[in-house]
Amino acid sequence: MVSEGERRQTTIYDVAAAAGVAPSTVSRAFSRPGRVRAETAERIRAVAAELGYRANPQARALTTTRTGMLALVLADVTNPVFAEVVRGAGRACERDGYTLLLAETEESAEKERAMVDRAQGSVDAIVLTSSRMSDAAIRQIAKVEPLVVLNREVPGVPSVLVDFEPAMRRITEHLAELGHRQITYVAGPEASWADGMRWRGLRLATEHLGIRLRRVGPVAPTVAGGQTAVVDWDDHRTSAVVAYNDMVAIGIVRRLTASGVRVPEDVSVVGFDNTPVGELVTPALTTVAAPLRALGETGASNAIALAAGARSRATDPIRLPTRLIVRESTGPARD
Amino acid sequence: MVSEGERRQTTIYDVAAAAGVAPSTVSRAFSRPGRVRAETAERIRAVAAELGYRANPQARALTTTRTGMLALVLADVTNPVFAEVVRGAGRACERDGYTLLLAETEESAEKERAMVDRAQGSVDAIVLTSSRMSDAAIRQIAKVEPLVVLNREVPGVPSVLVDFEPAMRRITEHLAELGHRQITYVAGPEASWADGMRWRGLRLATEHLGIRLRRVGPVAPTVAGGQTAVVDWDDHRTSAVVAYNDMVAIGIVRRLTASGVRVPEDVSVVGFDNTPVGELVTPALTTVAAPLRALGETGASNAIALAAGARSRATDPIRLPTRLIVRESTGPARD
DNA sequence: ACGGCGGCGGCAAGCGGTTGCCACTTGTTG
DNA sequence: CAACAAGTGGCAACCGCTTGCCGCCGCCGT
Repeated sequence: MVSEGERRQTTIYDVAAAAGVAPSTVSRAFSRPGRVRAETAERIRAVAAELGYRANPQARALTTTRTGMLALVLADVTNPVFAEVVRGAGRACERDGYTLLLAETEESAEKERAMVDRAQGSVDAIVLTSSRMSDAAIRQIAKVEPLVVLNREVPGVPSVLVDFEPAMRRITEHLAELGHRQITYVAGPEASWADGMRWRGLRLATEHLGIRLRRVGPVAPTVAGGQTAVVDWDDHRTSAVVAYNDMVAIGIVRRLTASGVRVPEDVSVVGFDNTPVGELVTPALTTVAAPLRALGETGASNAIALAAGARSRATDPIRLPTRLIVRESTGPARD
Repeated sequence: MVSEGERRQTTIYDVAAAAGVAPSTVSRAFSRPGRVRAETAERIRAVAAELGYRANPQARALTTTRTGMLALVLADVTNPVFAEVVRGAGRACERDGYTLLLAETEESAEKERAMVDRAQGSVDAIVLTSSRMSDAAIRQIAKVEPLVVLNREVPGVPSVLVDFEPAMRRITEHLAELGHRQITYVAGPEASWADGMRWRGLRLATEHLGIRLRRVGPVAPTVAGGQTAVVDWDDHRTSAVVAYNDMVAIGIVRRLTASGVRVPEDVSVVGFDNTPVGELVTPALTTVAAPLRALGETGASNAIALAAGARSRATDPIRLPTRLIVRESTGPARD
């Protein structure tokens, strides 16, 4: 029964008047259960429903300083890896009655700053994914606002990250079992924390197993990037290559295949991230699955907990386990 | 120079005191350029900057009833199609200084309702992508809040959509040119407005060109769905099949290939959406590219315009053009 | 009978901005 | 020189909700 135009939202005052109580009582009926006699509360609820009352979030936030919103900032939703993280964060938010605010930085540190800045006042907590900002900047934000970083380690700031070391070890073992004695790592963007961790993990593992490791790159984390990685392949071939991620791996495979090198007969290629494409491509990619959804989810819910007052600051990072997925792009080394 | 703990945010009152003016002047210095003498404004700005003043969005919203936020609700960010839309909407928001609020419904109409409900009070406008709600429900929301729907036509509600008809015509012509005289359409989810449009467009085009059209499905809009679509292929084979989307097309190709049917030599397959995978798969998919980014962008900016007072309600839907991308999954019909 | 207490509801003061209106200065005009 | 308009700044009343505090009432203990 809405009449035309500009209808003012109904407020607690309207409800109060209609129910014959004070506004404060209406407020309490909703936000302070038990503080009001059950029957009164019931009556108020009924009247409110009848009038279509809906609390004004801004007004509430003004006094409580809590908005019930969580900001997730990341580089690119279009990247399946991040999309998965968004999904996880969304779930956590829904569970806790929070609203998700999404900020895409498109890889720019300044944009990231700007978005965080903007969000700051509007949200109860912030989750930074693969941040491009400096440790100092991040720490600065963390002291003003509940903050958790994903896939990044900033001392003193809560973080949750994919546990790369065992992942790289598993890859190395897998390759070693197949008889490979040297591996090429094709690096991703230098600014990438993940790249650093993967390289490090790989170095540790190969050292331990006595495998020779070579590094090329950095290349763009894309198919095109992967293709550029193997231009001078003949001069430095190894029987196995580990790529920064699936896209790069696919690029490598294509390039190799195009120049007559067969995968996995001639060289084995392993990706990272378990992107959906990895399964669809020929040969299907051996890769490692990271719990991206869980990353987003625990990140968000920790942030929310922080906002709710959990003062568990100086904790160690939470590390999420990975899983090696062996498909067709890896095979026995041809001696 | 931040001291420990619970520091209260600095407000216009603090700035006013420090600058020796009234709070209202501070307010105007920021939100009403020209209303205050230039030098005064400058001084206020300086003081504000010094004190690290940041307007409280909630307080502002309380009086202005404008939050500067836009809600984008969609089923699944994990779907590249939607991810692209998000990206577009994000761009539009950034351009206009808006903040993006993202709601994932995971295909559930109830969740969609709930999220819209929640968002309602917090945003200036809403963009619904491939909504699962009834026309009536959507219209209801539209009369309370600026709303635009994407890929959906609801009379009286502003909408922007991919122009399917020419797209399907292009597909049909392409196939006809290759000598195909019958086409199978593998349908997507029944609830999908897009599916209806694609089928309709295909019917029109095939009729016009005198091509026989058959329909199978519906199937899930996934690779698995596509695989189930061709179980009884031998009984009803056509030389060409048009799939609901790229995923389904890939499923079809795999199934066909697995049972010894070659693509495109024996049958041509065309997808829809120009998902990134389409290019990576073998054979690379012929498909149609929809301007998804633009869809999100114009949707969002129209919604923002609406919020800003544009009363261009009863307009016709905006239709965005598509582009046929011919790759390797289509070829001459073998007579 | 009286003081105390717990349960319930109302009063009113904010929260941090915005804005209509008024007042004071200057500059302009007849 | 008076009247007036434009340019600036301040006052104070909100916006809608929360919350500390007070008051009223009925009940209990002694």
